[in-house]
Parts: sequence; structure tokens; C-alpha cells
Amino acid sequence: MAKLAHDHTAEDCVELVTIFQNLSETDLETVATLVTDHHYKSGEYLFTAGDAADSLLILAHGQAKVFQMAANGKEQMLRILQTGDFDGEAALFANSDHNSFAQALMDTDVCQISRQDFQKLMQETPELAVNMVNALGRRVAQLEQQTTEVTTSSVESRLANYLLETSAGLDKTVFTLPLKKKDIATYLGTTPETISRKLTSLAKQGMIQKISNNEFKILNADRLMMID
Amino acid sequence: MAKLAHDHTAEDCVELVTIFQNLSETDLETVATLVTDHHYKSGEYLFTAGDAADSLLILAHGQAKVFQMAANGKEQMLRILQTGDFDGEAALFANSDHNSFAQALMDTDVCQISRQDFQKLMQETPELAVNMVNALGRRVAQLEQQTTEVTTSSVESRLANYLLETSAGLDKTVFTLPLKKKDIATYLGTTPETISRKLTSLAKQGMIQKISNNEFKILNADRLMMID
DNA sequence: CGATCTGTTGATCTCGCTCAACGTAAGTGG
DNA sequence: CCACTTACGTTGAGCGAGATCAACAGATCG
Repeated sequence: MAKLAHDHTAEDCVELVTIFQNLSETDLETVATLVTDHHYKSGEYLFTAGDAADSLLILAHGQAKVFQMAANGKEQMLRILQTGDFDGEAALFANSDHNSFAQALMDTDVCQISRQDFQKLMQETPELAVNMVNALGRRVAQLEQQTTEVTTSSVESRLANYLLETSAGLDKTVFTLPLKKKDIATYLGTTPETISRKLTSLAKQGMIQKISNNEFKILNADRLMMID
Repeated sequence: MAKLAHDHTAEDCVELVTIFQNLSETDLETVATLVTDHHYKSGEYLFTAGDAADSLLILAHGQAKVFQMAANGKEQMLRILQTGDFDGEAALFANSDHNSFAQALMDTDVCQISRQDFQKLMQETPELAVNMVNALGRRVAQLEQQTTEVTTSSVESRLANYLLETSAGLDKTVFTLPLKKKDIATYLGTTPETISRKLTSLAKQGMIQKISNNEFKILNADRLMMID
């Protein structure tokens, strides 16, 4: 496990994160002064439902899952935060509480900006606000996609897509699943058992190859794409 | 049916629409000059998948449904646009095509602003950008909710929630469903047959009362809320 | 090394989808 | 205004994808 060599987390945020792209040097320095940073160990919660949502979180390093809990106790994964992603848009528009949970999947560095500071920053830095609108626009599109897929296509199809996307994201045909199957299951709106079965089934059909427990190889991307 | 008396659509947009709230008089006048307006008859499409998405649409008057079409031909309703709502955030961040459809459910007036003009406007008017961020934040929260509900709770529960929300939105316990059951079905990720059955079932259980074909009365909101 | 968590496999059940037939409204043109 | 067409809605019967329950097998970890 690589040790975090330096405590440059604030600068990391500012540099790494897409919403701060294209800002002037001076603006970036201002941002850096407003940011506070936190470290979370794997398994710790960045926030839980009911917490006051009064700041924007930016993931400087690591990985975290964001999920909601339904009334019946079932989890629904909403997204995986990767380095450079942010969350807490709920924080931006009103005094409200989080309705979701965020849990670190590995050791993770997070930067925070308070709602107040961030709103002020947007007023003073239109580029930032525009970047923010763009980022949220993408987020909306991604969520619409997720909603549509979950309700219109089969688990097998959703899993196939997930494998393809993961593979594409890592730019490898042989890749390690970044999530536990339990989490993949709630992400795809299904159960671990079903994931297990479908992976076996896809392997039997020769579309993927199981290398190790959570390492897979895409053998036939075209057929995976065609699953209804 | 009220006749649209005047062609003040551009001003209507600017006045009605939440994202233009809090703007100065001069800013509002600028906005009004950039807006073009269109009228659509019930059933006409505001845009379809594949169209170039190069402008923001604001619904000045009427109602429209936005939906995606899955590979297998199934519709998934994403949302209903009401007076004051906007769509086309995809248009805001890149040259891209629409991946969804928008169809007028009644006679509808729509205002458009081109991506270029709108981006420029946001640069010059930070308040607008901040409003936009807030509106998109709300949208994200709503979509996360929809995704979670669709995957974690039963059709009966989703339908019950839909009835409660609709009733609450209209502020009446006796209310007319604003959508055809076909559309409610795709909104809730199910089929018309199932909607029909579940409505009958809820009525039999005494939680709602069927007044006419698409008029209903909430009899027991508490029990409706409790359905898992 | 036990203990706890995650994954696999099998057996069973059930919700809601599909297909089909029919009823009801709503528009269209004579 | 009524016959005709075309959409929408309802009801029934049957089926199937996937959830659930349960038992076991690896992993992971203190």
C-alpha cells in the first residue's frame, strides 16, 4: 500500500479536479485557502443520511461509494466516486440533510468547501459556475441512463454493459473488478447471487473468461453489447 | 380551454422560470432578446433522439414528457416538464445529440436559447449560473430518488407514492391523473396492465377510491405510505 | 487459527410481464 | 348523428426472470 508521502491534499484537489480547470492562478490560490481536507480509512463513512449537508466534497485520492437506503433496508448504489469526482450538490442549494451515504472503499483523501464559501466563489468566478453546470449536466445524463437501463433491460445486459464500461474505463481487456460483487449487485439493482450466476453464465457462453476471483477478460465485446 | 391571448411567450419564459429569478432588470431584458419561442400541438415532438442538442429549452406553458428509448424498444419516462421547467442540460456542455425524446402532452409553448448564447450569459451573469447549479442539483437528487425507488420497492409501493405525490402536488385529495396510464406505467417502470391491476387492488383495500376513469380520491394516505 | 465476511450453488417461490380477448372511450368522415 | 376506426383500459391465464432461503466454500483478518 503506497504511503501518502506529503500533505498536499488541498493543492491536489485544486489541481486534479475537473471543476477547477481553466481557472486563473489567483483563483486557484483562493480556492486552496477555502479548502479543508480529511482522511478516511477504508470502510469509514464520509457522511451518512441525516447528516447536515453543508459542504461540497471533492475526492482527492481514493475511492468511495455513494448509496441510498430504501425504506425496506435495501441499498441502492448511486455511484462510485473516483479521484477528481465530487459530491454534495444537495448541499449547494438549500439547508438540507444528506439522504444518502458515502463510504470509503480504500484509504481516501477528501477536500471540503462549505456551501457558503462555494456559493461565494461561484459568484466571483463565473468559469467555476460554468464548469459546475457542465459537470452536473453530465451527472444528470448518467443518472438518466442508469434509470433507463435498470428498468428496461435484463440483469444479464446490465452486467455485460458494466463489464464493458469497466474494461473501457481501465483501458484493458483483462481487468480486476474495482468493486465487491455485493456492491456491483446493488449498483445494478440486483442481488449477489444473481451476479454470481450471470458471470458464470457469460463465461460458459464464451463471452468472458474468469481469470481469478475478481479478474476477468473480455473475449467477445460485440456479443456482450448485443445482449438484450 | 383558455386561448393564448397574446404572444408574450419570451417574456413569459423570463418571468416564469426559476432559473431567471433574482436577475436584474437589465439582465432579464438581455435574456428576452436571446430567446426564440415555438409552439407545439399536443403530440408533437419538441426533439427526438439523434437531433443535435444545441439549445436549452424552457417550457413557458403546457406540459411535455421526456423519455428515453431502450435498445429493445421500451420507453422509459424520465420526467414531465411543467410550466417553468427546462431541459437540454446535455446541450450545455458539449456538441452532442439528444439521447431522449420530448413530446408535448397538450398545446405547449417553448422558449429556446442556443448553447452559445446561454454559456455567454452564464459567464456574464453569475447569479444565473448559480441558479442553474441549484436547479441541476435538485434534478440530480430527484433522479437519484427515482433510481432508488425503481430498483428497491415494489410496483404497488411506487404507484402509491406516485398517487401521493400527485395528490400533494395538486393539493387535493380528489384529483385527476395528469397522465395516461400508459405513461404512468413507463414512468414507474412497469406496464399498463399492472397499473390497472394495482389501482383496482388499492381500491379494494380501501386506500383509494376510483371516482371516474382517471379521477381518484386518497382515502388512507398513511397506509399508502407504508406499502413496502 | 477460529471467526467473520464474501462468494457460490441449489431448490423453491413469486411478482409482474406477456399474450390474448374484450370493453370503452374518442376521434373521423359520411 | 351514427357507423367506423383507432387508441386506451381492463381482465384472465400462464410463464419466466430473478428474488429468497439455505447450506456450504473460500477469503480475509485479527
